[in-house]
Amino acid sequence: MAEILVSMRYDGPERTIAERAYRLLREDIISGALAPGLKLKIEMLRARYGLGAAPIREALARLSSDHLVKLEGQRGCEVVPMSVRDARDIGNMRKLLEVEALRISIRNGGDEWENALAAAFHRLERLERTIDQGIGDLAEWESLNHQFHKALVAACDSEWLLRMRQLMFDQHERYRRLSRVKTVATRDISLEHRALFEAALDRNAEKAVTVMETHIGRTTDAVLQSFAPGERALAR
Amino acid sequence: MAEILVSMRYDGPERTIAERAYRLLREDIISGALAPGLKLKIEMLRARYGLGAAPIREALARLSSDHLVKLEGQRGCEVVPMSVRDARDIGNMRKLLEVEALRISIRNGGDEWENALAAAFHRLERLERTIDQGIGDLAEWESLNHQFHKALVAACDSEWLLRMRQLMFDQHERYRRLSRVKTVATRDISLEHRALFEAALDRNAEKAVTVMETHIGRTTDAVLQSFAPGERALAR
DNA sequence: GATCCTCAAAATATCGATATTTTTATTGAC
DNA sequence: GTCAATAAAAATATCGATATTTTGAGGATC
Repeated sequence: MAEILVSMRYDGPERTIAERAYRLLREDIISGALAPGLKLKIEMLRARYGLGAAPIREALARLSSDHLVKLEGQRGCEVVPMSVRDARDIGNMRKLLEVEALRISIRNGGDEWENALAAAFHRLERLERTIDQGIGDLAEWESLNHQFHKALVAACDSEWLLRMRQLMFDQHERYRRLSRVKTVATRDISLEHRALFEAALDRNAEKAVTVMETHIGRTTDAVLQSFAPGERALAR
Repeated sequence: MAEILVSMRYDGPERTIAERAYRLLREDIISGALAPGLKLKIEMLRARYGLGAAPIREALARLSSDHLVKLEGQRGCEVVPMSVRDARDIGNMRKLLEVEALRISIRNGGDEWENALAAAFHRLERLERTIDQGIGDLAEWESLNHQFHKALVAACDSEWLLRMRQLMFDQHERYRRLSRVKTVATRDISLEHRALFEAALDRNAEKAVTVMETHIGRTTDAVLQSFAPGERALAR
């Protein structure tokens, strides 16, 4: 069986069914397709994805270490619930890590980094213009936004910092998606992206950090705002 | 089968064999009993722990998200290798997170926190005196040291920060164990613990942070020295 | 009416066997 | 002697079935 797998964020070939299960579950949790607090019964997942029980169990085990599912011995597992408190916590942690990685990246980045960053920024800005006109693809924006932020910190030489930054980025994305931040004007965000880009190329770390903190804070605020009224429903 | 499980860091009852496998493997990797780079063959682990293959696979999956084992599709898995670069990275990250958690904890801590901290410090100091006399138990020291550091940051209200701090603490411990830091005089470390304790109770965050940075840096240096004699930790 | 049993139904966790893939060893050609 | 092709061995990944545990409904007791 040689099935071609397509993924928005293709990350190397999947050699096992367990890896595929991991990716599928991960995407469905982050995108919100599997709601926070939802009980994840093996039989239900087997039917949903058409996979065996063993690979699914393995995927759930990995996701529990990623803190996307809660695994309770003999009592099955559920999608980790969301809360205002958690959203705030994640926002703060993302700030801390993203800013640190950005500082290092700006200090270390060479020509190659600048070029990749410019390319990522260009792609993102082009799409943001079409979104302003109401014809852009939101999933595509998520992807390019992700790539731009990754390009910003790509020259950071701390693997652990990048790993944790990524973890917080993904967790933050889950909240962003849930609260449908698309209603917030993209124009502001687009301007922030440009400011980030220019500060980075100018090697103006302090300026970049300030913008980044505003940028993340704004996103978190939007999440919290659309979250607070209906908190009860989300907490299960 | 009602077997009593004893663990140095007992963390609630284990309801499944998979959880036990996870704990056992985790301890053996951190303690160095399973050497870095070692190929982890299922059959070998089955024999070692007397457990079935399924729970072991599940444990390995979780450990791969903890970055203690590397899982490569269809090619088995191995204990994550160690390197000078990684040791330095972990030391820096531990500094960043521990210091941040400490600041918050000192700001938020109440009476209850002070009491628990004093108790943890007292237990640790008492043991350190016996170790100075050459009659102390090193495993016991690991445990009390762990508890003291945990008590310091216990009043931090960011779950994510505490989670990541713990991750780095464990990773750091793995390096500390490998390099047998016991040869380093415990007297200095003991003095640092006292300084940390007093600064925390004085609510002198800046002082506490300075001591903590020295404390972690010293440990990292010791690790690096016994790892690659000659090479030195460079300020990042 | 509330609390405590008991028993059946559902779900989870684990085992043993099998299919698939990778690794190792062997052979034959150049 | 080296390389390539191939066959055998080992290891991994997955499935299907079974054992164990939890959950929930219905009745008996206070």
